Amino acid sequence: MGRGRAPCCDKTKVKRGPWSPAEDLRLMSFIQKQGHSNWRSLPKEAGLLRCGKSCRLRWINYLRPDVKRGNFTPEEEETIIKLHNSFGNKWSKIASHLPGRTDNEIKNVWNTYLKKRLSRKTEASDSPMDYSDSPSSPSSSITSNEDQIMEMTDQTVQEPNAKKSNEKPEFLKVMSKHPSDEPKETASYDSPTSSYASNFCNVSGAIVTRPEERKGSTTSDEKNEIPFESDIDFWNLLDTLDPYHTTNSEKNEDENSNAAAKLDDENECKEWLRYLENELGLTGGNGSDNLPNTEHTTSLHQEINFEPEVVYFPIWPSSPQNFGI
DNA sequence: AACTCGGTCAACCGCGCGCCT
DNA sequence: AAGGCGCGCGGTTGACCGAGT
Repeated sequence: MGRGRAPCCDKTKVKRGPWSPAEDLRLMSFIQKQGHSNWRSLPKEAGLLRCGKSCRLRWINYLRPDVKRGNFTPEEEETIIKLHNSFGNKWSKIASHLPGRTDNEIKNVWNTYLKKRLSRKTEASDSPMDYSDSPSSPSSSITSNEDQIMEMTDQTVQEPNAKKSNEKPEFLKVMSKHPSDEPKETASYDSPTSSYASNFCNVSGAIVTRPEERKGSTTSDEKNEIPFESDIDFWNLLDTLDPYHTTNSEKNEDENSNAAAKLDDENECKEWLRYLENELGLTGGNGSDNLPNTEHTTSLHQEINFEPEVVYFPIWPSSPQNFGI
């Protein structure tokens, strides 16, 4: 009877898997400006080839400004244990009692070690609370001065994916990289695992600290200024960023700006795009069978006017390491 | 140095609830 | 009233990484 709503996203035409830097930026930018009243329509409006569900998950679990990254403190762990006693596997309910923590994160922590720790504890019930294998206790110790300082510092957020990223994020440079800029680094984008995102996605302006919590030590150079601006102009700027031009401008800044070189680069970019269009059959000829969404993406491209690299590189062609992350 | 194994965690999948038509 | 869909939630998967051999 009821006509119901329009069908959900066509799953054959949406990208799946790890999010690229460009996608993250686009999603963040869009939500900062437009909010997320409708997840289903959001991907299209934002120019993302993603399912709305995927966008929602990405935002809630990772990109949200208030999401608290990093290790759980012993206090938080205690809270989780108590709440789990009360609510069971109601992760969202537990998460609501832990500001900044997501249900997914809590679920992971519970399944990966809290559960084990508890079972061990019940086996040896006479032993005191043991945090020796807690993620919040790198190298089996939570008493490191730096760690304690970090846990006590509101403006400091610990980065759980430290093992996947070693350098200071340069989130604007992420957008600026062009495939042709790094021809030698064409390795598949095999390990995004969002480490780049976690490096810049605590957009509250806090300093993200990467404590190398499990193995390494924490050093001051691992603190990263997050280039976040709450000013909507910043997000407008992001939206208008042409990565290629950004590359050029940055490059030119670094190299004391050479107009001729810039022109060359732009031409190179255009050539690159033309090459890709030809390769992918996007230029007039028959579309590639391997690209079922070609028609969709091109029309979408025209419709919402989003940058071609997002279409051509739904998976960013360079690995996060290539961005100096 | 090469390989295996286990831990971690982001992302996907599927289901249920409640709203919409 | 009934069917369809969006959203949120919990369970599961698979890739990555470091430690151990």
